[in-house]
Amino acid sequence: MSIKSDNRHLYLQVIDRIKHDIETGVYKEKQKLPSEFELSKQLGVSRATLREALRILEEENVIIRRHGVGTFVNARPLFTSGIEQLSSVTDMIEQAGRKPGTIFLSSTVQGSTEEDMRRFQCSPDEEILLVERVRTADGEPVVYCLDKIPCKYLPKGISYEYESLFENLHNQTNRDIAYAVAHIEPLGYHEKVSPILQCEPETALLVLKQMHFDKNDEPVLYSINYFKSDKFSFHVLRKRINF
Amino acid sequence: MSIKSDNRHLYLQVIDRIKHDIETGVYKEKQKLPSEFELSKQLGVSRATLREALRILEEENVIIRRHGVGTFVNARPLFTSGIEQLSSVTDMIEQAGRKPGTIFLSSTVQGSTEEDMRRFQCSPDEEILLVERVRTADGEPVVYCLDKIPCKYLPKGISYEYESLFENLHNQTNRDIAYAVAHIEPLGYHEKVSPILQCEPETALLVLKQMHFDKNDEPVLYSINYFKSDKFSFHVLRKRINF
DNA sequence: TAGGTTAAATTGTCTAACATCAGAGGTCTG
DNA sequence: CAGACCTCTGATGTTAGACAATTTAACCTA
Repeated sequence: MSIKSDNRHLYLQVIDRIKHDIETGVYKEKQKLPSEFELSKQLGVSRATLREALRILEEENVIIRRHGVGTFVNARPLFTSGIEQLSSVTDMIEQAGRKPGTIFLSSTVQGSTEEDMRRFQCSPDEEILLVERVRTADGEPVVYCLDKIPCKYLPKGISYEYESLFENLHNQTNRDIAYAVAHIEPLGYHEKVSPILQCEPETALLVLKQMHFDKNDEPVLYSINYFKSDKFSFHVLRKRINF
Repeated sequence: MSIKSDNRHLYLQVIDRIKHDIETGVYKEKQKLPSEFELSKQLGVSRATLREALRILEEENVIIRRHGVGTFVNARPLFTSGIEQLSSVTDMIEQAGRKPGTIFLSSTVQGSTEEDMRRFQCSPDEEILLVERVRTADGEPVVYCLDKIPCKYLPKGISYEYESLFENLHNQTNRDIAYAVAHIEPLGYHEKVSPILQCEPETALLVLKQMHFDKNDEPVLYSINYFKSDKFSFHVLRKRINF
């Protein structure tokens, strides 16, 4: 394989390998995979291990398994980059092929409000940093960002002007953001934000209020993002649970 | 177990059983589950089957497994009913503890537009049924619905006035909706819809444009739903992929 | 031709064993 | 007594092989 650390569990490596083979066209859409017995021989793992990998790939809708028939590559190619995949605003702008920029508005340190205490599960004397920025794409303002983060998570002398808060946290502290719970709200007009983003009167805003957690489920960052609806498009894959 | 059809695969039943036991408090947060050997004996399945179930529960972030240590219930309580879980508008209203109703506005049969042909992958002479309804909660209008569905998927004499289109499709045809791709858009004011939903001027709308598919990835239903933003709250769990 | 039967292929499930890892506790040594 | 090291134990990870259930297609028969 590659130089990659393969000290990870075997079934994870198998998952990556099969995904890779699908992406590179070894197995094509709707095509039948080799039988489990055959495939386990090819990959040099036991059938049980292969099955654990296949189960997860099925759960992720990458493949479909049919009892007595076989395992097939699922169609559904590029539904990625949906909203269920968390990425920083910086990444979103870059993925759209545009150059991200930041207009720094303000940063203040406050005591924690009652809401903050609930959100971050902290004491009343915990200090919270509040950063206010406008994100731009090729110089054009597209997102208004309000970020709240407890000071204890930040080293002293951190530079808030730097583009990505996600990268900041990754580089300057050891807290990687693992997931977030996002609340989605529409907003017709906001007295302060709409003019900042230079919105036409008929352009609505999509507001994402997000609580970010690290891999230990500790709340790290709360953010409110106002997206110009004509500059961003959000979608999500919704799965049915019952029947 | 219950009266439920247990002709489904064993590992799926095990998943449901464990989820149920977590919800009902048999296993509590952060608590250690019995060992795989023990648990497989309790449930009356083999360890291999149990492991397939546990793998998926781990993938779904319900449990955490640590080699050489054990399996633990994850914190993360009730993040369900997020938007990534597809349910009909009827279900959403019911889950809010209110009584769903329908105001039937119109239904027309049209030829397929170019857009329809692309969406449903059908020929130009395919006829499309267009249904226009207002959904109510305890009599109050909350969602404006526009549904497009190819006539070939519908038996003759189907009753569109009946509450849930999802259930209609399930009962009167054999096409169960399995998933949908939803595009999310904010809307400040809509000339036609806002008055129908009796929106205050400052109340924005959240628009969900959704393509629904059955389990064979066949496009079945296209719908545009306008939600009154003060009556509905949407959220989604966003996971980080890289790092 | 129509319908039933059989056989082959494939996924689903089970059993038993060994490998690997992490933690607990004891032992040795400075 | 403290700290490093060892060993034992219980847990998950992995393997091998077998049988069960299901689907499909080929075959046979009336």
